Amino acid sequence: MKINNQFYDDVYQVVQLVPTGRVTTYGAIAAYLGLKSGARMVGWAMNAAHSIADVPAHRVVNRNGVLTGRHHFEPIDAMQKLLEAEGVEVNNNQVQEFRKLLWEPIKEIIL
DNA sequence: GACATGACGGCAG
DNA sequence: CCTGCCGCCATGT
Repeated sequence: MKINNQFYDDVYQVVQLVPTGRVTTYGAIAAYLGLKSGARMVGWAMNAAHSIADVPAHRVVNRNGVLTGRHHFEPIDAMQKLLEAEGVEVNNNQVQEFRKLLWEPIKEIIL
């Protein structure tokens, strides 16, 4: 039985490729993997990643630049704190200059 | 095997 | 501009 763990592996890979001080979105990763509307799966993968690898999930936010996944961190403030520690300005769970800090693998990584 | 849920995204109202 | 609903794929019950 072959399970497409490749999907998860790719997600982790992409997230780990995100440069420090930059952020990416679930949709961007999903699009990069071919799942245009599979952003949910990316989030699911992140949930698994939380216990699997050293995936910097704190660099992954939703398309609005909001730290929607902070509730899965421990403590909840960890996500924002980690981002700020990397130079990402966060205010009220919203990444400042998100558009400028956004790192889209589909655009940055050229096959 | 079916139903419900989920760290999202897009579109309609 | 803000709110709400549907769609996508996978996992858990």
